[in-house]
Amino acid sequence: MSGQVVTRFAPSPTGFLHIGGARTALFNWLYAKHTGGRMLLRIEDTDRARSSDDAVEAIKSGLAWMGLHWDDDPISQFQRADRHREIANELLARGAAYKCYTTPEELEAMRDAAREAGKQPRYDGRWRDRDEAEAPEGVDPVIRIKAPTDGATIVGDHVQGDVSFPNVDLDDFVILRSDGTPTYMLAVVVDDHDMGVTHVIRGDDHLTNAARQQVIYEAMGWTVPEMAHIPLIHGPDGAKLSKRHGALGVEAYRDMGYLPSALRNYLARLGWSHGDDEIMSDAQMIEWFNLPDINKGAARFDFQKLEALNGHYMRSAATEELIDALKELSAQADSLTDFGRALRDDTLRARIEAAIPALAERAKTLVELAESTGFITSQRPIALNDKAQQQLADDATRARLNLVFETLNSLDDWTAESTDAALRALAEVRELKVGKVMQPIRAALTGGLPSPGVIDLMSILGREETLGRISDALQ
RNA sequence: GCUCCCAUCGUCUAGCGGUCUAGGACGCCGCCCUUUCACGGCGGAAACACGGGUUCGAGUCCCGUUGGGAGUGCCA
Repeated sequence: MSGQVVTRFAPSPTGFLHIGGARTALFNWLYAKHTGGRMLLRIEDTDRARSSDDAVEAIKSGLAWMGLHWDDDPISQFQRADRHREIANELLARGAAYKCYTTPEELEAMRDAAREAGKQPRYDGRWRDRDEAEAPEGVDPVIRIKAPTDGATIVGDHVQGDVSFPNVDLDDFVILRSDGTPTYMLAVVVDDHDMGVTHVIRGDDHLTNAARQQVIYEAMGWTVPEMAHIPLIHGPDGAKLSKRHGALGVEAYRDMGYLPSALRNYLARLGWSHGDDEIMSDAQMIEWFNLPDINKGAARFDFQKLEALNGHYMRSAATEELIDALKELSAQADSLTDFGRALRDDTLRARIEAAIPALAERAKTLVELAESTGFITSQRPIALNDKAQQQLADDATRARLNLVFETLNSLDDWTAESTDAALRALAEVRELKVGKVMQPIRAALTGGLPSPGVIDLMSILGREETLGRISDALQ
């Protein structure tokens, strides 16, 4: 076991597994696989108020969906509080830490003063050398680490290089709260050490924490693990990834119809590269992944590139794989319940399966693929209702439309060829003047409930784009 | 404010002092294939943030400016 690489993914269970976390997990996973090591999962649930079991489950299922499997049982940081306390007390016994009786109010005043003086807000160490006998009544102390006061702490990082932090800016931070619970800073160090973690790969928002954590490692005489602080993912506008952009849970990406394989490929390529390679199998990524090839700058999330990649993986997927993914998706996504019902109908399912090779070629996501089967799953025969017929601008257009519907209705053998024929027929509709096609639909909508045929025409004509134009026209 | 990090086409990136009149991918434009749309093929527009150094030689090294970002908690 000596010499084996151990990485870990350590999310806090305050919500779903967001896309940035998924990439951090991916990098940890790739590195562990690359070196023949292991990736552990640790749930950082020391903040009881913000942690939830649901979030733990969401993270686990998110990782599972992503295809990132951890080794051993997940570790709950909260459950290791006794051990963290033990180390805090040992630090105390060693004289490397001390009790501090400063009240929150005092602390706040201290920070404000420092800020006004243009200094880094930090604890001034007033209890560092003070006699405990002077402790005020009724104040539960916290335990603070004795950080070095001069010189610099250098974090040797595989991505960022040697990063030097002036020790004057490293204050005596709290390692054990007044209620006896450990802080994150202590817990991470103790857990990483006890778990035998050799490589810490995490977001570069933790870079400054690394310096603080190093103080604890040194105080305990423990070996500091190798560090790799990977750049964060930004939104399309360059700002920090927010919900507006794509800081969504991975299940949101699943619901948008992306394949895990495409997401892995895309995420791996965001901030890491192997020459000009763009499309990489898991095996290739594992073989090629390495810490020195990780970029230092933040990368923006680009849905278009993800879509392109997803299209590629959909085209190269077998029909059964697509059907399985579609089944899973329709069970999860509300908008696809009708499609899910169709999949459970043997006849329709057979037709869908037959059409998938032709359809998958023109879909970027599973959702698009599901929606493009509308002309298969809708009621037959397809026709315009009487009112819509009357509203058609001219006989030629009406004749043309009806011809299209006839073509569609006559197709009952859904092979790749017949699907192509159907799609060609649909294109006939698309070529018609938009206004002419819209009028009957509009009439149908304003004149009462649209007939099945009209609904179908809407689904045929094109999804969001057309529906958007219809709703615009209705206003 | 202070500390730290970053900086090549719109975006993701290749580039580790000369082979860079800067390569690939997504997106965009054009052509071809095609009785639609795609897929595929071919071609095109598009970048070394700025200013100083170092060097025979700088996208590549150093400094500064500007612009982004992160941290600055008894959160993680």
